[in-house]
Amino acid sequence: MKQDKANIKKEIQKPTRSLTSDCLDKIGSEVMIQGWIAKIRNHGSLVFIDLRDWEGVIQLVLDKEKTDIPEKVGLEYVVEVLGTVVEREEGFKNEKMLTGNIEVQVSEITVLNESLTPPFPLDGNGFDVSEDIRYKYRYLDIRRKSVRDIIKNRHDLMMSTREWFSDNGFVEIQTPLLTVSSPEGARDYLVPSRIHQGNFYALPQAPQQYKQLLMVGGVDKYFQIAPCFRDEDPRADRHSGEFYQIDTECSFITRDELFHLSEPYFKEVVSKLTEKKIKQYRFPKIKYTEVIEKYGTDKPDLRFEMHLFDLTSEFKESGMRIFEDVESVKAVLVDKTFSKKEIEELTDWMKKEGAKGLAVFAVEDSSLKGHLAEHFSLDIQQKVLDKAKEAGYTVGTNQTIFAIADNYTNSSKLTGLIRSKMGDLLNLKNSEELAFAWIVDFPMYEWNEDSKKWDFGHNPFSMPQGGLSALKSKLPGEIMAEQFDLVCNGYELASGSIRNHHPKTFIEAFKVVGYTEEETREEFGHMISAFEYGAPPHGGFAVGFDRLMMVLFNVENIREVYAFPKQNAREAMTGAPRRVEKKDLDILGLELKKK
RNA sequence: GGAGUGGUAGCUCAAUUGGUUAGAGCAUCGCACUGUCACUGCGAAGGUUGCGGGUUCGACCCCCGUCCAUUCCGCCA
Repeated sequence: MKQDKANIKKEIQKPTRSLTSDCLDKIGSEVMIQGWIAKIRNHGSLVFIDLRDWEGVIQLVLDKEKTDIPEKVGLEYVVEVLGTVVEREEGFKNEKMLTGNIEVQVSEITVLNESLTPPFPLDGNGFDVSEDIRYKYRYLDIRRKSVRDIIKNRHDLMMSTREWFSDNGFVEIQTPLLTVSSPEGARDYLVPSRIHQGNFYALPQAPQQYKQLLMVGGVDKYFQIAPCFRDEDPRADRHSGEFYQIDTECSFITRDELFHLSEPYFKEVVSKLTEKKIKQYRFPKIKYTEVIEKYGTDKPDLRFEMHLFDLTSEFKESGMRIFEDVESVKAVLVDKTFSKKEIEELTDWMKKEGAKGLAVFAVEDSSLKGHLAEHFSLDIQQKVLDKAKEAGYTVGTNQTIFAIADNYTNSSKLTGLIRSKMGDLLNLKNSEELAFAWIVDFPMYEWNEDSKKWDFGHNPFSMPQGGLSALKSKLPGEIMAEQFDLVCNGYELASGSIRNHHPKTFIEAFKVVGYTEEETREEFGHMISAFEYGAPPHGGFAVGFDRLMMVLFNVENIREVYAFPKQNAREAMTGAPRRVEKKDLDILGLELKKK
């Protein structure tokens, strides 16, 4: 009885829980802290423990003569500690720790839960442990600081995004996740309907159609941090299966008004969440044709110049047989010399990417050198150097010109790849800088050589520039779309357009890619019907939320920005997707094909 | 669907031209240690070399098949 009273008294007097970071303000105070054992340094009768919680790490000091140390205690054990926060003596401080000037003199330590030995170390950024293992035990991996920081950053970006859009008159509206399959685009994830057997929902690839219908419904400005699902193979910047968009749409708006309205959002999150500098604000607008011409890609890294320049006529005039009939030669000039071996490696790499070869000139004392240069007359050599100067290069010495001869598409694309690699090699990609740009005037249609027909270049819901009359009077290849991308540091961050909101223009736009009016009405009846009841002009864009995370926080692989990433269409921890029982299929009226 | 790279101890890696009993660091376990913070010292344990087959006197190594991961191409309105 007496004992119970003593315990109750003790329980009452026990301080409430402090986080490790709170201890900074509690020097001299009694504290109770709870967390995981991150490290044990045992010196016999003196034991140091690094205790970890959500906020960080703090050093505990256990003196065997003053404190009972539990017999069984190991890494990742969960403990509760009573003790006094003290300032460390001079010489015992650790500048590498946030709490390195203080420590907790422990009077009592209690094990709240034991732990198996962790399968991999939880310090560092984890990049030295294979992803398979990390993701299988993701709940442990999340305990490491680098992962915790990304999770906190993601929360901050979500909060800042909602705050900015809300403050600027946007309303967040949730759209259905169980919806209809869309006819073009990526493969859908299908969900069988139990009640309507034989029918399937599709998970949305984007809330595109719903957000446009919201505009018809009179919503002025919509946004949503929207989950999207596409059944496509992953890439380093494309998450497997599911990802998030900051989806937006505004009515009664023009393209340039959209740019003007949204640029401050990016400025806000960059300055609020990072130390990075925006290279050019307001963001430059570059035409699609120009960006291909200058950078060889529609998502250029604009942190450095190194423009592509054209050497088609110079190569043709060189007299070399192999360049006689070449359609296009594109080149870059690099401030670096390369060994024979390096050139061979670059050539192999280019061939792997589909090049027929790699042309190389050395530039020394403002003139061309090397095997290839010998085939070019001095006059043509001078023209080559002049072209480089026109493209903004300073021609000097210890430089190299790489050129690719092919059709225009390939020479641009391949030289663009060289440009990007050289940007890495010469350290031209400043990680503290963000070079945003709008890419505008995309072609509305692209010729598909395989199916011998025109396809939509980007978004089929975009308004063709010039509207109905352009569709009727121009060749498909000449029509530009009211379509744009936002690029940053070599990533496509957002994509959007002013929409095709006139029923007749809508039907006409689909005719070009082979839909009859009846077929278009069948697929998009709800869209066309809606447009027939006074659809306002409208447009918007969607920001790849996860890619924005990568760009803001220097994350190289998109899987790292999710709490629970998927590898190649599989989640290592739960094992999803998994088989289901026959009875579950029976309920849905489904049967698996025999293999 | 295609191409490249990788899979060896719990983790990260090594193992020469195909040749002894497949090694090391970290982690783990035991002992010692009162100022460490990548603690230190001594000792121990730890292996179906992804899986299946083949060649060989002999295979981590060579060949065939297969699985997994990853990067890229295709694909991504």
